[in-house]
Amino acid sequence: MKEGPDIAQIAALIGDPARANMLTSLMGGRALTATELAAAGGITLQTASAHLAKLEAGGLLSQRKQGRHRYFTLADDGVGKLLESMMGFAASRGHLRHQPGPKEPALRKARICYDHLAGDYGVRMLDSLVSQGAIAAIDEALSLTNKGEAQLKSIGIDVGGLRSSRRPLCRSCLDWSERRAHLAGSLGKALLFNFLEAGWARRTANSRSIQFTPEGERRFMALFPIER
Amino acid sequence: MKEGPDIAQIAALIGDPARANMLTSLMGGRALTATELAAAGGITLQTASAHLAKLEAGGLLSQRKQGRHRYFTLADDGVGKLLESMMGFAASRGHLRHQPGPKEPALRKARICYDHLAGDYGVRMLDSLVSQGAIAAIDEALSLTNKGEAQLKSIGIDVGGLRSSRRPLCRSCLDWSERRAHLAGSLGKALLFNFLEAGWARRTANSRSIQFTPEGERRFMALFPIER
DNA sequence: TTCATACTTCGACCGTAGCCGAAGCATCGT
DNA sequence: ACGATGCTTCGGCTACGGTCGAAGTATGAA
Repeated sequence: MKEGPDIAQIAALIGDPARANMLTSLMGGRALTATELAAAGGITLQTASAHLAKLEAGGLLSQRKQGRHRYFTLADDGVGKLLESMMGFAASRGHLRHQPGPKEPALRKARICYDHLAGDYGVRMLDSLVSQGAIAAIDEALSLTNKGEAQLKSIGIDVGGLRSSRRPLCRSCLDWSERRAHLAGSLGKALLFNFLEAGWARRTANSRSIQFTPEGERRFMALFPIER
Repeated sequence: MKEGPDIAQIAALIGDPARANMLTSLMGGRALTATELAAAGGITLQTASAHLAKLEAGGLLSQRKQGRHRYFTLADDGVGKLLESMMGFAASRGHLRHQPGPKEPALRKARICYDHLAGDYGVRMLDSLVSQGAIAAIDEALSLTNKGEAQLKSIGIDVGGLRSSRRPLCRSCLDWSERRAHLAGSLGKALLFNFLEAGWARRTANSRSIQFTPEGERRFMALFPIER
């Protein structure tokens, strides 16, 4: 047994699916709360708490307390680099998450990304909102325009209420399947919930995929046209 | 849950201590048999067999059958790169193997590296053999000279017998504690066994460290002087 | 052929780690 | 002061993966 750095320890830390998901969701560089990370990992808050404690003890995460929230970030960019190199490696071996079953095309088309719409449809929605002038995009930062606010109110979204929450209204979120941004933030969440409540689409059990009804699909396409 | 490469899968693969030890022992680039890897991992052959199958299925290892041996190597240098970056990362967090107990200095001084002498003593031995002209070193390749062969026969080493084995006579092996090469190969093994049989030193239980007797130490130093 | 070596497969055991419900702190809003 | 929200701790359950003994297969040696 040679002496040396203990790669098994950190590898084991990353090797748990829930922890890996939490870590990758932090790769955007954005600080996330324990609750958000629990959702990202697909586990309950208690379990996430234990995982986060381990990750922090292992030097992968750092946290800062802010009010009653606990924001976690990757400890430094060395962690990001490592994760990135591991992702590259994994991709090179064809190790993709969730064995490519029949559901995969559906996932690429439309899926829930924590609490908002991702996939082909998510990307289209943001593209359309931007090209309609409803959302202004400056690099990665998104903001709702007056025109956009009026438009969204007209379809029954309580923009004022969303603004008063601590969560940012608009966020861009890069999704892996499209390599392009889609709309997150409380507005992204509200829009998805709007679709679900209106019966345009529904979640499928045990999956992140979103199934649009034919009618819902028609309406969605009409509401978010793409100029060509 | 974002889609993407499954880093958890490969991390879990590396995250088992036995597997990590086997992988790191393969980082020298040299092919090792299943039995050797089992020793490196500190586990029985059956267990190692299962681990090796998993590592191969995961694309980390490749094997080639040769007679009744099965030689394993890292699948490609991408694996080596990944392991190296993980080791660098682990070291940067201070994750060292085997919590630095009282045995650590002894390990640095003299220890067994699978079947030959490593540590301070191992490095000294090779340095001395080279400076005496007993072993010729061309880069990493080592070969026994005629002078060296005679010298070793005189202390009771059956060089002819060693030559007939399939295993290379001389190998250099880089050890972590010294960052310098020591002598491995069947000759390295034979020398260590010679020391043990002569009572110059003995293995300690449950450790890789080698304890020299005062007499053994004196003889060792005389046999392998260092010019200054 | 027969024996020895190298390795795999099978089967069973067991410990650890992940998981969640419930309860406990802590902080904020009112 | 009170309840709501965010998070941690505790306790107990469970399952998965690592482990080895024993037996089976393959290859080489005598």
